[in-house]
Amino acid sequence: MQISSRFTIAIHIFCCIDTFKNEKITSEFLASSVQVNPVIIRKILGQLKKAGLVQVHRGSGGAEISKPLDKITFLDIYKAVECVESKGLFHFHENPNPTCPVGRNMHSILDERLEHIQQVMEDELASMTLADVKKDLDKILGNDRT
Amino acid sequence: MQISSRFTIAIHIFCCIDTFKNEKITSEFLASSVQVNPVIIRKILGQLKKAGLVQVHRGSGGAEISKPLDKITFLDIYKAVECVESKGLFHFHENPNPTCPVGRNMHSILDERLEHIQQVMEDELASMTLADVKKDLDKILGNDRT
DNA sequence: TCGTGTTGTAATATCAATGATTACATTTTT
DNA sequence: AAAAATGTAATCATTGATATTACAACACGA
Repeated sequence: MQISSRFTIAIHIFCCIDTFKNEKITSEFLASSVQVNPVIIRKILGQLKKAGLVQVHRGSGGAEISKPLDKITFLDIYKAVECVESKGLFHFHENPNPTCPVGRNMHSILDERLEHIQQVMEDELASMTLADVKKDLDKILGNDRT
Repeated sequence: MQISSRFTIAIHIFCCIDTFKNEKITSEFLASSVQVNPVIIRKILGQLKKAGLVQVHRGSGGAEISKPLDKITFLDIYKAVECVESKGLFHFHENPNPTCPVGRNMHSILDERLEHIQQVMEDELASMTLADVKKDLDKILGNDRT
């Protein structure tokens, strides 16, 4: 299975908030840039808020980013929006036969390797920050004035 | 979302076939070690066969591994059983608004980075072979005689 | 060649997660 | 009080995973 589009939508949201920081960023506005339902945006904003990455203003509306962009990594965002993340990247078949010498040892053979693969992926996610993507975006926007 | 248990089941299957290579390995036998339905085993064996990793004998029954264990990597198995793999690890929201300067550029900003993360994970999968896990299993079985 | 055991596969069913949508209570500001 | 937003619950459709039943196709031994 694929990692939920909540992840790329969240990055999109951050880019919008930072790019249009002079305007009021409502879920309606974000929904129109991402082209999804505003409720999806609100749910994701809620997860990002819970993770301490954004502040959302109830009633008056608007969202802001809580930290400098270079202090927010892809891993922070991934962990904020991937709800099942606690179960790990790999889905293990849970009940191998304990009376089979192979079945009863599958976990001890595989767990460490699978965790290592997950760790490598998360290290990679941790190495990328929103500042990196914003820099690329600004470069493009310089040549792409509307 | 998580990577399907087909992946760990497939590794389990290889371990069984190799460990019990003196016996006839039927889908029934494998199903009892993994503790899933035999049809699930047959489907996975079908995928592994299509990838050229095993041979399955129709009618008479039995399965064999097609290559030396150190020539079969986790990545080979992952690609064989992860049907959606062609779509990539990350699910992109497909229709960002082309009239928004941020929306219209999300793909060019993110694609390369997401592909890189996926590549790093696949490289890691490619670095592990069935020979590695079989070695660990044999070590355990030496101390775990039944 | 007939019977038995096995694989390949279709058809269904259940369950969980995603994403879309409607509705509305709550909150803030004017 | 009215207007504009957010937070959230409730539903729904769709998709993928896994389980299960059923059966045709196949291989081999008696």
